[in-house]
Amino acid sequence: MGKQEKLVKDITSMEEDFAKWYTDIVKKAQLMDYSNVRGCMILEPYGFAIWENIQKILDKKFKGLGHENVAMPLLIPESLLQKEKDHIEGFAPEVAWVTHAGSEKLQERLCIRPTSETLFCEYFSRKVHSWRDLPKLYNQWCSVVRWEKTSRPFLRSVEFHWQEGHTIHETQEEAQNETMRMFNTYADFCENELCMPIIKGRKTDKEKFAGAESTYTIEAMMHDGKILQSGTSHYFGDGFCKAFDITYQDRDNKPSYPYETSWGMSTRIIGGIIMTHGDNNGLVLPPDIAPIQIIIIPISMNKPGVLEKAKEIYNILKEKYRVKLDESNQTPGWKFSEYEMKGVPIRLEIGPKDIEKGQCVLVRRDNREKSFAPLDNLDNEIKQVFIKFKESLYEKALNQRNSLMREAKTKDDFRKICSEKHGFIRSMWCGKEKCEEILKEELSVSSRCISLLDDKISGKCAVCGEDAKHLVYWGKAY
RNA sequence: CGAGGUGUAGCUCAGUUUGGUAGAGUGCUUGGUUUGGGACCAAGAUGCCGCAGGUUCGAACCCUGUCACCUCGACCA
Repeated sequence: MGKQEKLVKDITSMEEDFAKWYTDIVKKAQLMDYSNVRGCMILEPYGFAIWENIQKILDKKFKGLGHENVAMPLLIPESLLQKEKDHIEGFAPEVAWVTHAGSEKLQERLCIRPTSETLFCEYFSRKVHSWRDLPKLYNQWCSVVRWEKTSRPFLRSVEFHWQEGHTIHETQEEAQNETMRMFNTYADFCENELCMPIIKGRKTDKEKFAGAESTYTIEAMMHDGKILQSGTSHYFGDGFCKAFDITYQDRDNKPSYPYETSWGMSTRIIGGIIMTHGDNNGLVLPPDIAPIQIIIIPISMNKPGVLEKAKEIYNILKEKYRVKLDESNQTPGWKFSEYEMKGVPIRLEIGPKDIEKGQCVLVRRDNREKSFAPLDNLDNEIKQVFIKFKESLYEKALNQRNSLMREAKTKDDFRKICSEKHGFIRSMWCGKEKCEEILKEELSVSSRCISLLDDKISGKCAVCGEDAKHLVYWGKAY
């Protein structure tokens, strides 16, 4: 194991310093680099490839549900941003402004979009006239700017890439269903493709999106017990429509306000993947989004037939998988470590001994479990390994989350839990913002979400002792 | 925005206490030998010591300012 120590020399171990482990790993795996603008990051090819795979999967899901992609402008006139009061109040502190064009001062300054609700609303106000124009189901892939004071790779940056869906509907019910439909789309994506167990819920008024009537969220626990908001879906009611004067003639020939939703997932989820599955040897990427799913490493390349066989396997596998053959001059040991660090799910070794037996070696990234796969049944073996790989990624993350899940009945419980390592904290809550603030101020935990299954609850608020209205998941947030 | 820390070769860092003109490991280039868990030999290239002022005969080192990054808070989609 002496050589393993050499590998991790440059990477701090998770147990020693999780935050440092994280930044070491994103740089070492060449996912991103810092740029010249404070808080802005460069997505390097390997990191961007992960995002592209996420895009492909989500885009397909969205289109399958009837959404169309559009591209809104980057700039928003100040007057437009001002229209919805809660919205501007929420975003004003962190918007960047364009004030000049060349040397001339602009008559009205333009903000770089922090999110595009206002642009969509303005557009809808001109396009929606009749109930026959509804619904409109739009999405855009873009980047937005929020001038955050601190930044961390993927988790928080001044500019970040995301998708934002914006829809507009005839009825409240239809819009609410859309909100839930996209909420569930995100949840399924996290659990099925990213192998990340998540908690689904609704944000408290304190934590919900600026301008939304309700915000639904998926929350995931990271290795260090902190909680990452991983995707949100908002129901706007008719608030924005009223602010932007979006009206249409309804089926009864009366003027009516439509109802809106928006929903988004960002490159932040890449940080979530890293902090959910990664280990001290580097990244561990779920196969569905891994830029390289299988790395082929020829052993004793100079022996006759080895490289030829490796290329033959490569050519077959590339039809179905994202596969790479590393025929560089590095030693096998070096390659093993390199691709482990990069999180490649399966390593395929092929050497003289294997060729004799008509097989190759498959090694799983997560537990280094080896299996011998006959070359004439390779595709099937790989499929099986991927299935098992994904199952154990999910199971491992779930076990970890459950082992750090805590229950608080009183404030003393909260105090005790917060003094040691913990993940989600479940407790009853009266619904008053004051109790939320007390926990935030005294113990730095915030409400992550209100359980969706809290209709029939009974009990007392863990903070004030009054009758509880909700079951809430709390935690230290990223 | 508050507290603390770090900026020296592509990367990880030593050198700063006590000022004298640039170092190690790794990586990189070339050639050769190697290859089942980070191989070896030989020859090479690589620096405005974050940036700007100041002190000094002389500054990576001392002083002032500034910028960036990291950590913990505060703030926050």
